[in-house]
Amino acid sequence: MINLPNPTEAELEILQTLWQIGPCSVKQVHGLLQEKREVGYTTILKQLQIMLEKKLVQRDESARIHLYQATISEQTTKEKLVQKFVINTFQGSSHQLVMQVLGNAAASASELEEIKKLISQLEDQDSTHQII
Amino acid sequence: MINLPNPTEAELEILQTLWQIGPCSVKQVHGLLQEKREVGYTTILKQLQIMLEKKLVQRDESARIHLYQATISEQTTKEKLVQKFVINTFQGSSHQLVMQVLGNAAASASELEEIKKLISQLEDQDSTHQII
DNA sequence: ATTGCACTACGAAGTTAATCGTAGATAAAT
DNA sequence: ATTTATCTACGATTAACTTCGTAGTGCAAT
Repeated sequence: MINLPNPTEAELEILQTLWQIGPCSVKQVHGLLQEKREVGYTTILKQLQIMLEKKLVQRDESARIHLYQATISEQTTKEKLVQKFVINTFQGSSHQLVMQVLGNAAASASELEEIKKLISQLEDQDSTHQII
Repeated sequence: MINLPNPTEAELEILQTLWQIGPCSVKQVHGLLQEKREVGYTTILKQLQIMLEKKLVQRDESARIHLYQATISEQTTKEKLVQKFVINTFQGSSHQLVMQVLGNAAASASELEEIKKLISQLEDQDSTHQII
């Protein structure tokens, strides 16, 4: 419930794998990340220990091989990161961000469909509930 | 043409004001930022000097009061920052980012209209030009 | 000419992040 | 029982960022 710090870049990379595969050992995390880039085993270990201090993860120490898992949810973590990014880069205008991304990254027809559907849903909501 | 480093957070804050008001003195930048948060004059000066080394800005030294201006465009800078953010946070899926932002930040009806219009334009483009 | 003000240059300190090496401990294998 | 392999703990290093103080320089005002 208390507010944990946002994860750093390296921490986020680790969290992504924890979210993906659930509770796992240092070795497993290292194995997956190693596929993407060269990184030392103890680097990951140390990061996980730091993340433990920050309470970004918790671990099961009952066995010799400790098992780590994320304590923060993927959804809310990304929401916070997006929020911060929008403030820094677009002075808080998430609308600007969306326009930028859509105009820039070529999206597939099905993706555009999906977005349109979401917009329709949003428009159908009671307008008194709209904030901005 | 060569590739300059992405601006840091503090640097981006300064760039935003340079983009906004064009070539200006340290004093002007400091004045505007001061309205948002407490920050020392020499802090801004030093940052601008560092940004000059990095070639993120250039300056006119003809007068005693140096005038700074951004060397990188607002548009392409933000594009790069978004790209990096999408890779870090959404593993490259800008579509996911858009869905997140739309689902989260309440957008006004007119904003949703604008986005829908953009999507229509995108859909009307020759489909052979679509990348993803 | 002297004093004072405004601006620039530069160094330095404090933080945080990221990385890895070494040492110690435990279990497994011989 | 030794040796070997596997994990964890921890310190140390390096680099980047951010911030600001002090000193110096030159213009302006008296």
